[in-house]
Parts: sequence; C-alpha cells; structure tokens
Amino acid sequence: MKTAAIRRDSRQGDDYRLEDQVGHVLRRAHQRHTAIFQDGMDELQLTPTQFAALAKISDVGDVSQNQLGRLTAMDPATIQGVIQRLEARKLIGRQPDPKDRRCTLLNLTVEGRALLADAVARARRITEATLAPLPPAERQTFLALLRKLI
Amino acid sequence: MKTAAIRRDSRQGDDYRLEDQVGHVLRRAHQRHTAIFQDGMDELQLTPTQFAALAKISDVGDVSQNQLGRLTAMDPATIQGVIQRLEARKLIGRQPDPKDRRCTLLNLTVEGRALLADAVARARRITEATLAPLPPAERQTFLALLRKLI
DNA sequence: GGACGATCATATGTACACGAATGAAGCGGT
DNA sequence: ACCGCTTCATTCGTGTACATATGATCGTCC
Repeated sequence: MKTAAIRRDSRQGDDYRLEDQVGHVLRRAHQRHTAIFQDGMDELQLTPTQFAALAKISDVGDVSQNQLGRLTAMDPATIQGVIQRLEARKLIGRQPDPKDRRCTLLNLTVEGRALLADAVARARRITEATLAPLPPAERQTFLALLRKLI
Repeated sequence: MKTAAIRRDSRQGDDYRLEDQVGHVLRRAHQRHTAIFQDGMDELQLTPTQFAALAKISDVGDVSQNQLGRLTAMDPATIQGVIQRLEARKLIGRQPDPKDRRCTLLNLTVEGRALLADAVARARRITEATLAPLPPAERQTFLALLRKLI
C-alpha cells in the first residue's frame, strides 16, 4: 500500500510511459523547433542545417567540408548534401585547397553573405519563439542543463 | 566600456553564436540520444520511432495508423513507413476495422510482445544513460523544463 | 438520400542522419 | 622511395520527417 503510494508520487514506477522518457520529449521538442524554424525562414527557404552551415562558414572563413561538418555536428555524408544544395543556389562557392588536393575550401558568395544577414535576424526571433514557453529566468537554467547532455 | 562588459557577462550580445542557440543544442542532444539508443538497442535492431510505435500499440491495443501517429507524434506519411517495416518483421499485425473500412487496426504479434518486453528493459537503461551527465537532482528540473517546450 | 467536407491510408518528392564502402591524396616511419 | 595508416570527398542504402496529392470511405447537413 505504502509502496504503491510512493511509486505513484515520487518514483517512476513499474509501468513504462513513453511520454516520460527523455528521448521522446527531446524528439518532440526538436520537432517543434524545426517547425518554428521552417515557419520563420519561410521566405528564405533555409533549413536549420543549411543555416548552420552558412553561419559557420561566415564565422571561420575557408573551411573544408569535413571540417565544417565537425563544427556543425554533421556527418560527412550529411554535409555533402547540404553543401551541394547551397552551392546549387549559389550561396557558397568551392575551390580546391592549394595546400591539400584532397580538400575543397568553402566560402560564402556575395548572395550568400546577403542572405545570411537576413537569416541571422530571423534566427534570433526563432530562438526567442522556441523559448517562449519558458519564463526568462528559466531559459538560462534550461540551456545550461541541455548543454550538459551534448 | 561598461556596456561591453555587461554584454559579455550576462547578455547574448551582438554576435550570433551558433552553439548558443537552443535549436542547435536541441539538435545535438537529440543526436546524442539516438546514438545511445541505437547502441542500446543493437541486438534488437529497433529505432526510436519503431520502439515508440510498439510501446504505444501495447499500451492502447487496437489502433488505426493515424491514431497511433497522433499518440507518438508522427506524421501519417512517417508512420506509414514505420508500420510497414514493423509488419515486414512480423512484430505487428494488421486487420481491417469492421466498423470503419478506411482504417486498418494494428496490434502486436506474439513475437512483437516478446521483443517489446526486452526492448523496454533496454529503453530504461537508455534513458538512464542519456541523463547520466546530469546529477539526479537536476534531472527532474530538466525534464520539467523540456516538457514545457513541446 | 445526395452532396460536401473531413478522415484514412498511400504515394511522391525533398531533406536530414548515419553506417559502410571507395578512390584519391597526404603523412610518418623505415 | 616505399608501405601503411589516416583523412577527404563521394556514393549507396536505410530510416526518419514532412508537404502535397490522391482515392476510398465516413458523417453530416440540407
């Protein structure tokens, strides 16, 4: 009797509830964010990963694909497609690395730089909208905890 | 001078840092979790969504695909593929709904039930491993905050 | 009871995400 | 100079994830 009460109140109990699992909530939170992102980037037609790639290239200048992948947490196989689509839209350029013939160095085109400026402004609003359900005081707490899980 | 100091210390400042954005951290945390999941479910060859579908069917019994999709936060187009793969492995069965000829009702096969029992035990360890970087006291806080973002 | 809008499953196309494999190129040690 | 190990970019295959479209069926309102 007492055991059951304790379980119901403070422990997770014997039953497995999908909606209580970190993974599931993490997945749904990520889903919600990408929906907000897609909405906020509507006119620019940028996905979260495409935006991340552009922002990083802008940060660090000439980078190889694999290096950019490490900086943005993308697989070589994943970033390959992202780069391909950005290049097709002429937002980035590619040129062979004179020092290492295996690499191709990436950089922003003029159009890429212009579009990124717009995108960053939107990204700030997207971050704000994503965190909107949390009172400002809790946002830092949440981010600090979330960062520990990386 | 003073302004710059304040910005550096407590405000987000003018520069846009990708690694400070919720979306990016959320994406990476989700990535890490799926990696842990894949590792923990190695022998069973279940993906997070496949596991979620099995667990939910076990919970609620006969469900239509779309209904299951709503319960597990999956698009009709997404759950279609998940169901198809689970059926191919004979973990779930499908039969027409006598009350509504548009629907097909899903349920676990004997193999599905057996595999799920094993999977749930593993899923508990996966949740534990995902939250391992957080001291126990912070886990409830984190989950409570994360849930607000859904 | 017939038309209309909603819902169900499915299909197509695009975009991440990653394992695994491949060929080209770099590099260190002998 | 050569061999082996690593790294780079690419490719293939599988699996989410979602927009959009389609045909079948259901409910409802007139």
